[in-house]
Amino acid sequence: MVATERSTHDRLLDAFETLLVTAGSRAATLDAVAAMAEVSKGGLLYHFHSKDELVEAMLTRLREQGAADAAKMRTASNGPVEFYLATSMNTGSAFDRALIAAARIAQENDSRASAALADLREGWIAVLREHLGDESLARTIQLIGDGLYFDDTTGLSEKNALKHVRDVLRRLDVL
Amino acid sequence: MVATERSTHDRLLDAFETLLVTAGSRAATLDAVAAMAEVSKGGLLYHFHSKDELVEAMLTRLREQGAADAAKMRTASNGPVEFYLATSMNTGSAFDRALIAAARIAQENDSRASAALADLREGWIAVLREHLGDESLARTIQLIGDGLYFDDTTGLSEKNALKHVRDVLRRLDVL
DNA sequence: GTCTATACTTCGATAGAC
DNA sequence: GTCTATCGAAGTATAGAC
Repeated sequence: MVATERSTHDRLLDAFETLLVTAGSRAATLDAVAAMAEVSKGGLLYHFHSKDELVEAMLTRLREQGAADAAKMRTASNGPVEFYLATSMNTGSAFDRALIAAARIAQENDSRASAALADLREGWIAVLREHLGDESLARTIQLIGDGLYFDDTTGLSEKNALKHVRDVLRRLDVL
Repeated sequence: MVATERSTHDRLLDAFETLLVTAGSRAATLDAVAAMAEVSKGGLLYHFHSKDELVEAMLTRLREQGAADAAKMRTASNGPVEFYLATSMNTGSAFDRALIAAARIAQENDSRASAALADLREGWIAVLREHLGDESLARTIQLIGDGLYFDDTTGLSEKNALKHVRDVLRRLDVL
């Protein structure tokens, strides 16, 4: 069985996300997206009639990936907290990329992107709250995850960040 | 004594930062900056010969503000940790605005902006480390601050975030 | 379903008047 | 020190051939 070729539709969304993540929204132009996906601009605009539709489709795909992620977190073998922290550092997964891309769009004052991110976070905090039975702890851990994520995507991440966090969480009997 | 008029130079930097923070880097065009500062584009380009110079000047101003902030943090009456956390939520200060603006630029892959932010963070972590005498705790608190900051600037902030953090830090005998 | 050609707009930057 | 006028490049989007 031959590996299924990634559709042009998906390759375009991949390219859009990659450009947003690695170079920022100013660099994520239709020209650049089309070039990275190795399609002409006209080809791109057949699949997505406007840049706005590209954003919309990206957020739809993110929501699908997000539902799967929350389910994985809930049943992770080493517990939801460890799973959450480990995946707060950019692991290079498609989901991470989609997440970071959405954050870039959200910062351009896009309410759809903000809403999508808020919904994802709602899923995570629900699992943390349920697992920990402690609202303050759940929210603080979510903030730590946000911090890890932010540092990682602004070129500020420390190599040992996770080690220090685990150290502190052990003192709180979380790990 | 009459209040000193803000110079055109400063008004332009203020406008640039405000646009970056409230609408993102794609919206922070020379046209938009000039309009917000109520100067013509030609007027803007007299003060800053290119967009790059505008960025450079903004980062210079940020570094000055940053040095003053670290000093304030070190001698804050309610302690450096409380000072740091409270100012991690966007308080609307000029320093906050400059900081967020620099982060937007850093995300566009600008190494000067990343370096400026890294230096600022170095100042904060030094004070936290010195005050707490605990590397893991210092770094974790910095991550929480980053999380507060990120949420606040992505339209995701929770009203009670600080309350929950204080609750957890009390359990760690930090507050 | 993808391409080329093209229209229109906005962006960053220069030149020169005042 | 600030303005208007203008340029070339790049941005989004449309039309129509293949």
